[in-house]
Amino acid sequence: MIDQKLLRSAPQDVASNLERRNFAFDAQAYASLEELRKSLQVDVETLRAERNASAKQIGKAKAQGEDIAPLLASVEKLGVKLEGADASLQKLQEQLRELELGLPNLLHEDVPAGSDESDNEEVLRWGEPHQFDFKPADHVELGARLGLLDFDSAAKISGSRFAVMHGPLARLHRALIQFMLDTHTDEHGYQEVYVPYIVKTEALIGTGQLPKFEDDQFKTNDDPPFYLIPTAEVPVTNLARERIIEAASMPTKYVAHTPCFRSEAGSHGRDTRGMIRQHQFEKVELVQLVEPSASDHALEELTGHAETILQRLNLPYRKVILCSGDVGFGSHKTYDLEVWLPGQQAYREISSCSNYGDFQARRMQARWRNPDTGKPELLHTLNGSGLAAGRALIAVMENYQQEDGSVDVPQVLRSYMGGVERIAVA
RNA sequence: GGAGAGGUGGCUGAGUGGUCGAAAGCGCUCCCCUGCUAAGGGAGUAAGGGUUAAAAGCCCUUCGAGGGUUCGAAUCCCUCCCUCUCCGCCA
Repeated sequence: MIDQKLLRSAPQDVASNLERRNFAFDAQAYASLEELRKSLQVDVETLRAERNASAKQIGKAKAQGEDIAPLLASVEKLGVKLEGADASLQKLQEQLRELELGLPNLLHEDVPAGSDESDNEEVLRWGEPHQFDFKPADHVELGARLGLLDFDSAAKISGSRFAVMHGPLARLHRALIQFMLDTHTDEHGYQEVYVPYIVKTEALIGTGQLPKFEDDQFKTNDDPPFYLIPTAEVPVTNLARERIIEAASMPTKYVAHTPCFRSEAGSHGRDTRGMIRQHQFEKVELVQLVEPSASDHALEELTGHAETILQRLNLPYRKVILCSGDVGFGSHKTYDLEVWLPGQQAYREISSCSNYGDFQARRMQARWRNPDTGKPELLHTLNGSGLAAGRALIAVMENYQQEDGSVDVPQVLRSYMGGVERIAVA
């Protein structure tokens, strides 16, 4: 959510910032709603103050044994008037809140202008795409040749966009996750957390997936409904919900491994082949809760932590800064890490690292106590994949493939693989 | 799933219809005292919102959530959620 004070005091500034996203914020309409809200609220509060005062008076009179009948008569109509005014105020406030929940975050000044992903700007490239002296296969073919990646069974059990992994491939997948968790906890100072995979509406509103992206979520039939998490960002960031974190425990850095569930509505026909885009995948997620002045730097640091994983795996990647037309709804600034996939001869997203500023914090009332003011203030939230495990597995398979279809195990994963150095075709 | 007890400020915990946003304690902040340390004394200390250029002040809201009764609800009634204890069941 955007600061209401800013929306009121500088609606034009907000509008022009959001225009960079191609989002049209009707400042005029907002201002007139706001004005209505203000006068209604003053009315309601005046009525309430009146009521409170007379209630107090009645109490006093009664205590002194006086006749309260005339006093009662004088407040008779107050209740009805208040009820009516309050009802319209509440309706209006709901309307305003809905509008505010639908506004995307303001963009950081660093975010380059652009309309879609083709306008994202490359920040750096790391590593050289390996030159194969044969035509590199993609992970689907490699998985088939190994006999360890099975989409047919998955389709029978669950439908499209699911996969079954067998034996050493399943273990390699797990090894990647273990390696990432260990690196982030042992070397990067993150605290590992285990969190629920099913959450309620409020949690998703807090991180910004709701109300706008309902269609992307898997939802249960319960009343009220539950949702399967689309990313660990949701339960982990919500750890700060309605809390005031002491300055001494800032920054708070969490890492969690969870499955992620996405219904991928609207993406029909995109990446239908293979394991790139699934309804269910594993991810190691980094989340930081920081004081506002530290969030710019924290984004660089967090992105670096994700990059470390790619570097240790010796996977060529590039880092791009998302342009104004491609940044996510709630993000203030985002870097994507794209890993080189020889099977596609392309860089593909494997991590997305974002600074949300106070956008999520405001939605979930996540605060810290500023030692300078002694007051609770909104903190800043960041998150990033470190990394998406399914895609990391694809990247390892394709980059470490041999001509005979076997796949070498990256050096850093061998200890997690019981010393296995190569997954060979049976 | 059954029975019972609870949900109050950063924390512990009192409060059963009015002067209660709420005793007391802990914690925290500031001051005093003590040549260090330990201890002691005093004052302050919830959040959100409105009004304001801003502040002060004033006002509104909030005692798990939502409804209801009442001139007036932390307190009475209803529904729901959550926590704890015991039993059952289960991984």
